[in-house]
Amino acid sequence: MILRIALPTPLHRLFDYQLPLSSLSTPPRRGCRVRVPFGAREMIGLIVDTPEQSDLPLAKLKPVHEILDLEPVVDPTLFELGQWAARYYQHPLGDALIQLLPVLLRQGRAAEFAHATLWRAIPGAETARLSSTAHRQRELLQILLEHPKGISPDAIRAEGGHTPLLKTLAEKQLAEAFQNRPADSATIPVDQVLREPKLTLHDEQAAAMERITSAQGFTPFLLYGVTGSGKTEIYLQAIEQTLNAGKQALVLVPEIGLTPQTLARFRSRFRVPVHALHSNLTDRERLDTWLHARRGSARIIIGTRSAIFTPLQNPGLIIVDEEHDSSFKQQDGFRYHARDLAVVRANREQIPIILGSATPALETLHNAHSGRYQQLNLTRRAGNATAPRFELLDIRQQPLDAGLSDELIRRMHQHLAAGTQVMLFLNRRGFSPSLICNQCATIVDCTRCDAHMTLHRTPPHLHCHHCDRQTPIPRACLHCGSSELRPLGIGTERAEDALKRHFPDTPVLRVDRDSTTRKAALEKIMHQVHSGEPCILIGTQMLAKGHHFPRVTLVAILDADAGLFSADFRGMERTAQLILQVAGRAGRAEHPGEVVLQTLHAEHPMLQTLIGSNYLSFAGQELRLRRAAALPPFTYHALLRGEATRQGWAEQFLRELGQQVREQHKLPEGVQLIGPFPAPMEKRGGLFRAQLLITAGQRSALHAWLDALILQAQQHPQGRRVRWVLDVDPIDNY
DNA sequence: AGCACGCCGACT
DNA sequence: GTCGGCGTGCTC
Repeated sequence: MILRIALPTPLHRLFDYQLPLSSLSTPPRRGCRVRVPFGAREMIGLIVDTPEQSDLPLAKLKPVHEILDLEPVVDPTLFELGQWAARYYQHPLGDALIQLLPVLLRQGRAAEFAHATLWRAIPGAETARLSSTAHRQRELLQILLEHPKGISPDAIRAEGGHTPLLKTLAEKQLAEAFQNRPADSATIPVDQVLREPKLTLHDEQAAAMERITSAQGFTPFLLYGVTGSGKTEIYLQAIEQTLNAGKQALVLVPEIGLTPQTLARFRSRFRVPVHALHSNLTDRERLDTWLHARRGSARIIIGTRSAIFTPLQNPGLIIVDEEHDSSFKQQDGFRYHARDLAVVRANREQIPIILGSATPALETLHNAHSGRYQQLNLTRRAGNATAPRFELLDIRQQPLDAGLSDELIRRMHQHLAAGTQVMLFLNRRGFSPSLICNQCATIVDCTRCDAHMTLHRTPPHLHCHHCDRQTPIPRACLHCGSSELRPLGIGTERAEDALKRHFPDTPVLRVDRDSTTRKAALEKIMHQVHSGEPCILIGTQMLAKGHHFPRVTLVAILDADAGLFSADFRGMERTAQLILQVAGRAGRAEHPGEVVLQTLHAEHPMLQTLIGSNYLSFAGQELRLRRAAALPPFTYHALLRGEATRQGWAEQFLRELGQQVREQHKLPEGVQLIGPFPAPMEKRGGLFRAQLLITAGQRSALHAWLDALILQAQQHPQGRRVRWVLDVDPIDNY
């Protein structure tokens, strides 16, 4: 018998193996893993097919070492999704399929739960025997009482229980541990799904909810909801319906959107297990969640990009929160977009999907305009909250101290004096983005990138944010020997310094990747913010997402112009999204908020539209420009990226490739090759990069032709010296 | 991508 | 005399 196997290699083909019939107990099925010899090593692969014949003579086929699964680890729906994605993103099938699996399964471990220690209440235990002040112990015991067959520490955490107290309960003879495998699918009666009552919907929410409720089968929704309009409540009530129907909900969130606050909100609403898939989990925890999801005992799964490949026993709903967020696109290797795959998956599963955002991607809006998605609008803030007041602060000819204008400082004093908090946004970490020689004006550059080194003060060093290279601060200019080196430009550290000078009596809290490397650090900062005392927050993007700051009444963007004149056609869209995300942090409760944008271009039409109207007006304008310029979402892009150790190699490789493929395959109508050009930052991490842009008016024409391009690239003799990758629907050209 | 095989420089 | 540099060939 012949098995056709997908293996995790960069090769765009499958490999045939022999399976001695005598060794066969059950028929091998597509989606089961095998262990096979491959060249000089052994690999784990997936069965794709059992063909009658191979293209190779039988004698050339090696025997399979072992079949690892009786049941497929990639179920038919996911297998087809993987196949579709591999083809769409032009990625080798084996490498794409293996990425659908948790790491432990890629390594060949059994698709089984660990023999787990479970906890249960000792018969007769009741919460009344605990002191009424021991809230956490009571909560914990309550959870144990709800699971008479036992519950794992992981699952206890998933329900919000504080596991370290299990020992305390054991000492009090109220709880005990025992060895077991996880209980079978937890069935929670429909009327007990809610742990706390749902909120009353305002009229816009009710209208949106009605549309979602009446959805049958595959129905994609764009939920456009301004900040504070109650998108999350819609998610929760849609999930409630899914749970009531006995089904599972999959929620995708951006990488930094999965905060303890978000999880707590889901867990306090629902009694069912809520499983989170985030970057801090161990491989074992990921596998256990994967198994629970596959078996149906995980009812709500919240995860980042890769969670789109979670197997679901009984899928009922997919939600993509902050759907415009670029972290849904994988930026290396298998360059898939989880939001787009989520729509494909919902279609295959025949279930509804909600894409939610206050600043939808133009692609998504375009799909709504063309009728592919149903658009639901939440344009008013829920409760008493009022929309923040925007103001452009013209800083032309204004003296700035570390990026702060006098007028901004004056307003900060006002807000702080009123007892509220202030948040400043500056999307540049470090002390200053460059270090310049006062004598000859030479700037210290990274030796491996076309970029300046960023000066950091704590600890003092130079750091390249593009390749991570770190060096000591030079004492003299490398060019002229002068010792007069001074920082040029403002980063968050420098702004923090200035703020401490101007506001010596107010806590200044910096939030960026450097100040929050330790996980506890961010939580500590958030704790202080939530105490409600006046304080100043200064930070990067991290501040813009996920967290709620009810006591912040003034939000200022120190450099609103940063993304205004970007070479990338998406620069304007991203800037608008960032500004609104940041602005959305202000005054989410009853305090009215004020948003100040410091700018040198106060008359810029985009800024004017954004503050004078709303995101949809801006997006409408931007879409008209895109249409006129034949840019996405009105055309389709693919980018062939190449990188090599010598300047010019990648560009030459791409040029030859383009010529060859043009000669041998006629370009379909509407398909254009543009370039190759050096990448916007040609040298990065010691590699010289170039790119060839392929544009098309139709997807079908583009894809057929990309096949030919890949084939040609593989055969090209330079293909070894130049590392290349095809990026379909690229979201940056960086 | 890995990994082996294969021919030319500075070293225990 | 060898260890090892990375060019190039192959993986059912």
